[in-house]
Order: sequence, then C-alpha cells, then structure tokens
Amino acid sequence: MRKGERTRAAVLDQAMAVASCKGLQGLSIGVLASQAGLSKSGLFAHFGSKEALQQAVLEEAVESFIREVITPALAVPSGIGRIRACFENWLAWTSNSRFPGGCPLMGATFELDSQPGPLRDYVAAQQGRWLQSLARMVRSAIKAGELASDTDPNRLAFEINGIGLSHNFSCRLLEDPNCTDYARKAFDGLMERASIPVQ
Amino acid sequence: MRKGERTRAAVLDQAMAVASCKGLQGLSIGVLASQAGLSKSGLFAHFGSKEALQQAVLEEAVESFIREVITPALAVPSGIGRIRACFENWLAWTSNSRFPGGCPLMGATFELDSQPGPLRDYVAAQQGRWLQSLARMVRSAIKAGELASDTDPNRLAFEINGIGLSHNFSCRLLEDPNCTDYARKAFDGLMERASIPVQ
DNA sequence: AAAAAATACGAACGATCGTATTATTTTGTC
DNA sequence: GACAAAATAATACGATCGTTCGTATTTTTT
Repeated sequence: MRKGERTRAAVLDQAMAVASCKGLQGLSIGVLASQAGLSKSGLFAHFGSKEALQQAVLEEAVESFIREVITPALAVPSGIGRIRACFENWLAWTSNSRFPGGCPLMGATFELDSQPGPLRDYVAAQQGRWLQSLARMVRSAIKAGELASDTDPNRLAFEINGIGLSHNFSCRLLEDPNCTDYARKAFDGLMERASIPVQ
Repeated sequence: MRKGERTRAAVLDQAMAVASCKGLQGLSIGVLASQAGLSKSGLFAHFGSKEALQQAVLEEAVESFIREVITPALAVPSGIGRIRACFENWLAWTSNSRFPGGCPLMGATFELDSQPGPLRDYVAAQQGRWLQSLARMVRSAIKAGELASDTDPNRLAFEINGIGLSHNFSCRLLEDPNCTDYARKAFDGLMERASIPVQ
C-alpha cells in the first residue's frame, strides 16, 4: 500500500467522523487538514474537489454499512432469523463508535434529499438498494415458509426501515434509553403479524 | 401590526423554505436578504445573530406544525379516529408546498442531533413533546376502550413515529409513489394489532 | 407639522471558504 | 546513492461568511 493511499484512508476516516456530527456540508477542508496534520493543499490534492471528498465519504460509509450490516446477515440461513440478524446489525451500527454523530448516511439522507446533484443521486441509489436488500430478505423468508405468502416485501421493508429510523431518532436526538427495547418489540410485532400462524 | 413585524414575518417565511431545502446550516443572511429585497444589515437587524434567525425558523415551524397537525386532530373525538387524523395530517404536512424541501423540523432533527447547543436542545424538547402528544392520544384511545389496556403508549408512539419517518424517507429521497399507501397500511396494521378484538 | 422611534442602508471588518499554481520534500525503484 | 515519481507544502486568489457601525430614511406618535 502506497503512502498516499494510507494518508487518504486516514483522512477519509476522520472525515467520516466529522460528517457524522456536522454533516457533509459541515466538512471543511481547512479544519480537516489541521486535524490530520496536513496542509490544506496537501489534503486537497488527494481528492481534487470538496464534492469529490464528500462523495468519497459517502462511498466509504456505504462500503462499511454493507460489510457490517448486510453481509453478516446473509451468512444466516434465509428466513426471519436472517432479517432479524440484519436488523440487529443495524441497531448496533447506529451506535457505532466510529461515528460519534451516528450513521453518516442517515445524516446525508435528510441533508441531501432536496438538494439535486450527483451526491443526492448517489445517496438515493444506495438507499434504494438498502430497501431492496430488505425486501429480498423478506422474499426469501416467504419462500422458506416463515412469512405468509401474501406479504408485500416492499411494504414490509418500508416498515422495518421505519423502525430503524425511529430508533435512530429516539437514540440520537432524544437519547431515550428505552429506544432499543421499543425497536426490538416493534420488530417482533411486525414479524409476528406477517408470519404464518402455527397450527 | 408594525412594519417591522411584517417584514420579519416575510423573511421568516422565506427562511423556512430555504431551511427546508438546504438545512439550517444552509441559511445565508446575504442570500436571504437579496431574496427578500433587503440589505444584508437590514435583515440582520431583525434577528441580531444567525443563530437567533435559526431559532426563529425553528419556532415558527413548530408553531405551524402544532397548528396544522396536532390541533385539528384534537378536535376529533378521542380514540383511534383521533390518532388516525393526526397521522393523516402529518402525511399531508410532509408534502406541504410551503416547504419545498420537506418539513424543516425533520431536517433539523437529523442535522442537529449531534451538535450540542441551544438549537439542538430546542429541537429535542419539541420532538419529545411530539412523541408525548402521540402517546397521550394513544392513552385516551385506551380509555375510550378502542385499544387494548396493555398497550404501551410510548412504544406505540415510537412505532407511529417510525412510519411517518419512513414515509418522509421514501417520499422525499426516493420519491416512491407507493409510500403514502405503504404508510397508511402500516398504520392500519399497527392499530389493528393494538385494538381490542371485536367479539 | 414636529418630534421621536423604528427600519433600512451602505460600507467595511476580519475570518474562512474552496481552489489554483508553483515549489519543495519525501518516497519507491533501478 | 541517483533519479523519476509521488506526495506534501507554501502562497495566493476571489468569494462569501456573519457582524459592526454610522447614517439615512421611513414610519409612528405626539
């Protein structure tokens, strides 16, 4: 690994932490450079533009999310268990200490949702993929005979997403100690309602 | 109504629209002034600081939210009907044309949740009130005999909030035309599960 | 109509922003 | 250890930021 790649990676890690707290708009090349012990122009050269830096932060965050939330869940046999594993990974991800201000993608979602441009397009595409991943897990749980066949995968994905969003909301803003408990119970209720009743 | 109050109100309206799109951080006194046909210093004098302007935007948004979402619902007899009315008002609010970028409070929530200060404190307090309002409606629906007595009002409020958040997410970022349908069905499912079964 | 108070303006401040250009240092390779 | 390439630094630019100040203009009250 070249020296440049190493510093770039280190900068990116720091940038993710900052973006997690202050948003993508709150990223400042000057501040970031002094935090990383680099000159402004030295740091700048690694990305070429501020937007490219923001894009890199987003891509890095997406890659982490897939690695820590989705991929491990796919190792679990398809069915409700896999969906639950993914959900649990997501809850843990929300409190990941690498992100002192919470998931940067969550922040970017609400920061960019009304600001047209390549960054918004990227976030929208990735969040669409996230919902599709959830829907796919639901579909395979139906195939496995654990969820009722008339379950709408996209709708269930919508609801699971809502529980996670509410968890983030109550965890990050309100600091409600009950929020993880609420989230788990909401998830269980959702699965119970959609599952095939035991005869 | 004094002249000053009128211009201040007009500026605030414009500021809410801008904050709705670009966030509180995206508010610029210079840009706002030129949009309002005022000089920068003339506009500035109405607020005294940028943070005071942001605070004023938040207060105005909260007031609108209460007026358009909560108060009308309280005119509906207590029970599931009242909760549904509130929920429907909320869905409509999310698409309110006054806010080209969606609810400014939603944006502020995810923008400020990790940025300590009076603005964050204010948003947290108001969002706490919002959840409490929902919980109170649930409690009165239990008293009215429409929801099971073992329902946890705070947990149900948590779940309703999640559906609204997911609706905002899918509506604003993904522009999914099904999102309102999904949200309504999720809400109905939630109420059905918590309601007292008809004998 | 005169006096007082409230509003708005114009100019300037220091600071910081992202970016471009040019130079210097460090790194990896032969 | 020399040499090319890569990485970092130095400096400067124009723009914009929030803010202050003194002054002009308008509105309201007397």
